[in-house]
Amino acid sequence: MVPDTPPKGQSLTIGLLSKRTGCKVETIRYYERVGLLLAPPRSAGGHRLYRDDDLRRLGFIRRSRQLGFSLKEVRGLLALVDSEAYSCGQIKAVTLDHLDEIRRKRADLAKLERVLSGIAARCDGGSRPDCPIVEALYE
Amino acid sequence: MVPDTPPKGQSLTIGLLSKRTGCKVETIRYYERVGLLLAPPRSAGGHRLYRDDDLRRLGFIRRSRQLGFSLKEVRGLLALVDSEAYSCGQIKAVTLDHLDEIRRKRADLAKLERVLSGIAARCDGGSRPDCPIVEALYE
DNA sequence: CTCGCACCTGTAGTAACTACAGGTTCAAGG
DNA sequence: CCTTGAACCTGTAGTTACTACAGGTGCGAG
Repeated sequence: MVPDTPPKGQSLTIGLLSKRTGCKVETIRYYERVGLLLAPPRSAGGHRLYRDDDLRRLGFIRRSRQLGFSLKEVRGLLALVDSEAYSCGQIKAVTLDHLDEIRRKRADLAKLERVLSGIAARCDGGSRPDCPIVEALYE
Repeated sequence: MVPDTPPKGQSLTIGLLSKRTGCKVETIRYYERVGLLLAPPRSAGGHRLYRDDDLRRLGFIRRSRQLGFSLKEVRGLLALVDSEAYSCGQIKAVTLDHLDEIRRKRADLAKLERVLSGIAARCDGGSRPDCPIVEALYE
């Protein structure tokens, strides 16, 4: 009889986990420190040993971050996912809030771009010292 | 004979400077600490006393910040303005770089919004537990 | 058995402020 | 003249999400 401990993917070192997820080693340790990842078991010498669950969870965190969720929001999402019974509606609410924030930021940047390019257009980039951009910045 | 020291606007307290510029008192002190504002003369008791020059300079900083320039960029702009002979071209170059950055950020946010709203659309927000958003975040 | 890379902990640095704590000065009112 | 109380002072710590050391140990290959 072979033991029914998992046949492979049993223990990833932090370096391997890093390679598989694209997340830096320091960042993984950081996520552990701030409670996004559970502290994994250690080898006899104290090295962290991860399993596929951790790979999956770290992937979730990373993808969420790539989509612009803050760590606080990620924490919220994970809390939902970790709970026995989360609902689609709760997840969607967090997502829609985040989308609103992205839209707001985008609008802010659009306005910035409009104002700034308007100002920049008044300047011909010559070498004379009285620059309309500088005047505009002094208001 | 009246002395020819400036008739008014001579000495603003930091609180007044704050009100006139909309910049918080702590921020003004911070700008001094990091070298954007020169340390002003002090009253006998140690209070900062500003003049209209400082008002003007702080206004410049604030306006630049509102337009999204980083403090580093503001430092660069001020260095140019402070120098005897800055040219319009130099100022414009900084401005155009900044505009490029704004456009890049805007494009990034646009992409984020597209991806995220695509994901959100797959979720009907119901109460069942298997959420397409969560699946997407796990990739 | 040894070599060198990967791992460990803990601390400090990044951007641009903001928010105290604990103490002093100033101006106006009594 | 004296007393309030608001405004000022300094210095330090907190915020976000990591990143980068320094100084030391474990581990696997040859």
